[in-house]
Amino acid sequence: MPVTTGRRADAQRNVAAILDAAAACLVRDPDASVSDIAAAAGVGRVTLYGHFSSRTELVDAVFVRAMTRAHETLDAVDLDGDARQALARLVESSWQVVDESRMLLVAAQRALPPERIRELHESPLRRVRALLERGRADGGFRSDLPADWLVAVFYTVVHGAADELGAGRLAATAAPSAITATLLAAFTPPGERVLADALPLDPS
Amino acid sequence: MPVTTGRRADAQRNVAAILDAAAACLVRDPDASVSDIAAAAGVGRVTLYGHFSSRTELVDAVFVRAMTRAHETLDAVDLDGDARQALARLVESSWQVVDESRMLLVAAQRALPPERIRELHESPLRRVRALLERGRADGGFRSDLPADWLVAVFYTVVHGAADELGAGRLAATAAPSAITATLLAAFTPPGERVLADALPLDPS
DNA sequence: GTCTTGTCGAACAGCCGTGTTCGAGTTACT
DNA sequence: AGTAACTCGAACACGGCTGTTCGACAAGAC
Repeated sequence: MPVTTGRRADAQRNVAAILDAAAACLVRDPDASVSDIAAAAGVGRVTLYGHFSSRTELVDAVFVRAMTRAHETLDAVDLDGDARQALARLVESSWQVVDESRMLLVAAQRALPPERIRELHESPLRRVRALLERGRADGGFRSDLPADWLVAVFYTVVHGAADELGAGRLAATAAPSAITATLLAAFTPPGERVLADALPLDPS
Repeated sequence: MPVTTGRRADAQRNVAAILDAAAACLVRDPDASVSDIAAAAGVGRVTLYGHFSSRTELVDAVFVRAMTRAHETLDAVDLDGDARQALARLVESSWQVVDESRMLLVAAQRALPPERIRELHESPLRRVRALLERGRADGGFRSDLPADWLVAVFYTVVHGAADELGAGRLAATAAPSAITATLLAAFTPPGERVLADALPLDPS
């Protein structure tokens, strides 16, 4: 990732244009070539190499930017109050981000080593884990399964929903509620009543 | 996929050896080249091209074989009796298959168009859908979410578990029960008690 | 035992992508 | 206005992989 401060104005503009174009191209085609990306950015291939020393580094930079934005979005979600309602809010926010950049993830998976993918996912997932553990502490979420596993379930279900949407088998409007209902059910302690749509627990 | 009947004996042997070697290589490296595969099969590259006209066709054949076996495994599972216990049995069987060939799926996803991947998944998933709909009919499974979606949840959770195992965050012994517990919870109708480990519903 | 069917290695052709170099031209800082 | 930073296009070297052709050779079928 090139230094963006202290550089000439047009250079910074080009770096931004390249990142934007790369994101757009990689979403369309995960194997997009450097030439394609440079052309889409309105920039010579040589210029691109002046900012990113290799295709891998470029893909990494694009992916880092996407994950950083995802992290910021998730950080803005209020996790206070009822854990079940907070989960619904977290799903609602995560959902859009994941859906938009799921093709980008595919591109990253082809160009970057798996450890790197995981590493960049850690920040966003920490937020999920924090909510999960709070919910477990107050009994709203199940504690009989490993926390790692439940976090993975969150991740895999949200991404699975994005794939279903892409395949046309899930309506965009139906997605958030379906995901929320599913995860809520999956996170509920065994033996407890599963309540519809994150209503506060009533002491029946 | 080459014709296997009416050919000379050594030709059939070679085709089998190539398919085996291809599966092994692609699991190790999803981008394994034709040379690698031919060498691993103890066969000349030219011979391989004599049986499979392109790399794509070879990968397709390997994947078809794997999915056919998966289908047979799932077909052998008894889905009668209590739907929740049947789900547990189905998970137990699916689990091994998916875990073994998840790297093969990655290879297929890189070489084959998405529609083809989906097409070859349909047979195994039909079995899941059949169980799901039976469970919905007798009230054991929830009916307030689209069937397509719940089938997708089954698929994505099982594959997600395989990924977690591969990353070393989930123990192989813990996987089947974790998956089963998760899916059972996700499939339970809202407002009903989630029972641990597929016990028959008791009329409390 | 003959004849068809496969097999093999080496070599070739072609393609596409990456990453680099060069020299000349342009743009922005001060 | 001058200078340093940046851009550009064309061209090059390089490598890896695919898919094909050839002629000689081996193995199974009948």
